[in-house]
Amino acid sequence: MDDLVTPKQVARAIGVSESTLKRWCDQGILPSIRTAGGHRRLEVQEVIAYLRHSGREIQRPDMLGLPSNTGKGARVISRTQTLLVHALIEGDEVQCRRLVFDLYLQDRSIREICDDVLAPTLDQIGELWGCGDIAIYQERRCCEITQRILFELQRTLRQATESAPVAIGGTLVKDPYQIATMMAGLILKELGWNAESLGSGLPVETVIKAVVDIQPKLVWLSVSCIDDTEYFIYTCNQLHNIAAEHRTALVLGGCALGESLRKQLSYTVYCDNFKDLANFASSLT
Amino acid sequence: MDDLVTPKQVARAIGVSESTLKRWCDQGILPSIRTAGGHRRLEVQEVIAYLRHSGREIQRPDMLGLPSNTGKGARVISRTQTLLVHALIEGDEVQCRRLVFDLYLQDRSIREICDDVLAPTLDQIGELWGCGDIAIYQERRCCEITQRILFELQRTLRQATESAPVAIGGTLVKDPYQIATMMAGLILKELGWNAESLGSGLPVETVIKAVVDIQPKLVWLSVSCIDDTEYFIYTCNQLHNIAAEHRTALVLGGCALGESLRKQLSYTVYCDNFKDLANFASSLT
DNA sequence: TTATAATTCGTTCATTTCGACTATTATTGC
DNA sequence: GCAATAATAGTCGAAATGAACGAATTATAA
Repeated sequence: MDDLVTPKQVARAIGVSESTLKRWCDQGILPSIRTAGGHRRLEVQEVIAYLRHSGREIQRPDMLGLPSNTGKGARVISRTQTLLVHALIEGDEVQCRRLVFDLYLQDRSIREICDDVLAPTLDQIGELWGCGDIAIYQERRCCEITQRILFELQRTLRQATESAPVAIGGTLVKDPYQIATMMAGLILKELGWNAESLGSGLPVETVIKAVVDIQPKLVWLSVSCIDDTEYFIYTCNQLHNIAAEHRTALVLGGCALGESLRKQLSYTVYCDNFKDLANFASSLT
Repeated sequence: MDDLVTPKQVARAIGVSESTLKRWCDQGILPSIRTAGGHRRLEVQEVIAYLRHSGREIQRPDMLGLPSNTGKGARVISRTQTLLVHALIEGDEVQCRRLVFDLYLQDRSIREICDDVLAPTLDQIGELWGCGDIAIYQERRCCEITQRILFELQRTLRQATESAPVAIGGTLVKDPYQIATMMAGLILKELGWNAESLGSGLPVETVIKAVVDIQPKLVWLSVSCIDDTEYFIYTCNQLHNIAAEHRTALVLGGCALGESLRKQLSYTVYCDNFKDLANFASSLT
């Protein structure tokens, strides 16, 4: 649940002396709790948060359960993408995690990582797949690994407060790509939302029902492909009407929503990328 | 009311060693009572009181991940299952995690948790969905939550050694249920295998290619539904031949594989449940 | 009920952490 | 450059923690 680590582990991980770490704890720079005997214990999430905003390089990531070799050498976005494509195709999950966490620990937001690294990387892999340069199982494995990395990133976020605004979302029928909707949920969580993806392959009707039941402040749809365009337009507009009744914002995203199609749709906002989503979500709070 | 828990459970729940916990009991920090034979037992209330006092989780005490279902018999399993169905449908992820981790704190193996709790629970939810008693989004949300819990469980496992036997698997086209294949991978990982699910919706051809490329010791297929039976039989048998050439065991599982169909298939072993899988995998090492 | 496996007991011992203190290094202002 | 200040690193005995052990107890199943 909440993994606690000892001062020694943290000191090694950050690369400072235990004395310094103790002082930081006492000054509140790094929040810590005490055991019954008075020993300090730190939450991994807090340590990661400190590492991110302090700009320090992590020395011993293994001490915090992070992929080893993380933090060694500054990575640039473009270089990471090249390496990541290769590592994903090879199925080298450890290397993939390392590359992503390098960026994350350098204070890149999850939003940035998704927009600037993961999305283009997966696009590239999708193209390779389309050209037949890689096997199907490799493409699927890439998605699996990416999912696991996204899940790891989610674990580093603090749990949403009770008062956090609620958001739900997912993909529609015949749309198996879970990654985009997972990213959307993750990015909203990063912004402090109580966001939850309902999964993929949802009929629009059940999304409507979910909006009525849960009454979220925001509902997102990631649309990569559409089964029946006419029907989609009809139900999507219906969803927007009902969402409006409940003061729920309808956010659409995805490559299947071309300009001509969007003209026939009503929605609160369309997002080309996750930056748009983040900006819009922030405007609601 | 007097839910008594063992020192081991409490130690795992609050993250200290058993030695320390015993000392705290003896010092009166954590009040404990003794059995006739002198073994310590703690009241759940007291542990919650301690946790709140130590400032670790100021959240609701009933959500602290402490064993609420004590005992080891089949009763606990069925009660957990009942509660879990409800919590999953309600989308109460915290409660779901707590229920599953209660079992984990009682030293149940992941295999047992999957076989005896999660699988029947999801079956039950599937039935409710089939009857229209719950909305589609609720059913999908159940799967999402279960997936995240499985991820959490996976984190508790140590990484496989270099010399560990390799296993791959997945589901076939038109078979979107990822959970079973995820469980299979997880259970093999628990046994020390270097197992990796390639994901869902794999054409058999690419599984064959993966077997040739990766040369695993075991490949599993979770088959919930079959698109084209004739074609499936042909390619599945082809897969078995190629697997045999590479000394790879072909493990089949899933509800779509009825007896009559199995007679036309060649494979190494068919598994009705994860216990079968675990037993067979153990026999290979 | 009895046999067997699993857990817990109490204890010892090595390691870690505590708090308070001093020494060293880095930063700032003049 | 130099002094003043702040931050970091190291030292010490006392206390807390975690791992290991055989013996005793409990749980589980025949």
